[in-house]
Amino acid sequence: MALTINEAATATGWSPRMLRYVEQQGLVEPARSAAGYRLYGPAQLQRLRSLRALLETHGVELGDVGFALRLRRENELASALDGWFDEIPTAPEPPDLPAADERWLAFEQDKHQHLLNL
Amino acid sequence: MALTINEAATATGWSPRMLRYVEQQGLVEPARSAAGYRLYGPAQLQRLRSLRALLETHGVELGDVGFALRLRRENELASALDGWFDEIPTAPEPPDLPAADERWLAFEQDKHQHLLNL
DNA sequence: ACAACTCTAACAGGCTTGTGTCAGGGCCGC
DNA sequence: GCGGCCCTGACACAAGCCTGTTAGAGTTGT
Repeated sequence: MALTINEAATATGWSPRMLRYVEQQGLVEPARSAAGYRLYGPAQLQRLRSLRALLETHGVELGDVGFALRLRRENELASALDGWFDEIPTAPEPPDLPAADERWLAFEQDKHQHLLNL
Repeated sequence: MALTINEAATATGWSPRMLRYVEQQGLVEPARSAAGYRLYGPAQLQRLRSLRALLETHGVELGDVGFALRLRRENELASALDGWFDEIPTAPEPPDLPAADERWLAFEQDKHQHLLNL
């Protein structure tokens, strides 16, 4: 009813090593027997197969999927990213500031930021 | 009204090299002068500063943000990922299939998949 | 009870990322 | 027109990722 790691490996085309790695990335986490053996059920096998398909068809890496997982878990992170992407791409140009002053302003801002960061 | 790359670098704390790299990742793309010089306006400077903050506060890498960008652009990819994550986590256990047969089935499926992949 | 499997932990090689630096050639401001 | 910018492209090197492999100890099925 559940396959051990080597069986799951030959059944899905992953290597046993990679199955452990995939688990460590939090992507497919099999059940464990009393003694700690990994037990892959049909759901996990399906997941492993479709994961493989996902990577191949979209040219994506395991780490990327891991990051996507992180995005769904930490939604503070997700909204921070959303916020950044949606940041006004064309800044409200300060209308009447002379060029030289603007440079100076940027420089000052940076100086202050550095002070804060240190 | 717009800073050159070295000015933008000192204004944001990135190195000039990294500004080019960030641009190559598609994250902050400055305008170009007629001769091809990068021109960073206030919007880009702001974006660079907040990007830096984003990386630091959330322990994220540039490549991760690049991948997030890819997610917003290729929404086929995004929905594929969503689909994978939402795949039934507890498979509908085929009710009356003997265990041995199930293993054999998985093996056969794999064999066919390999045939297709080669 | 013995062979064949599993576990974790670790090291190792190849590939990718992040970052600096340099070279050769063009542009800018004084 | 000259010193100091900027461009692209390339090499270099540390750090990290991916993957295989090995070692030592425990488990399982016949």
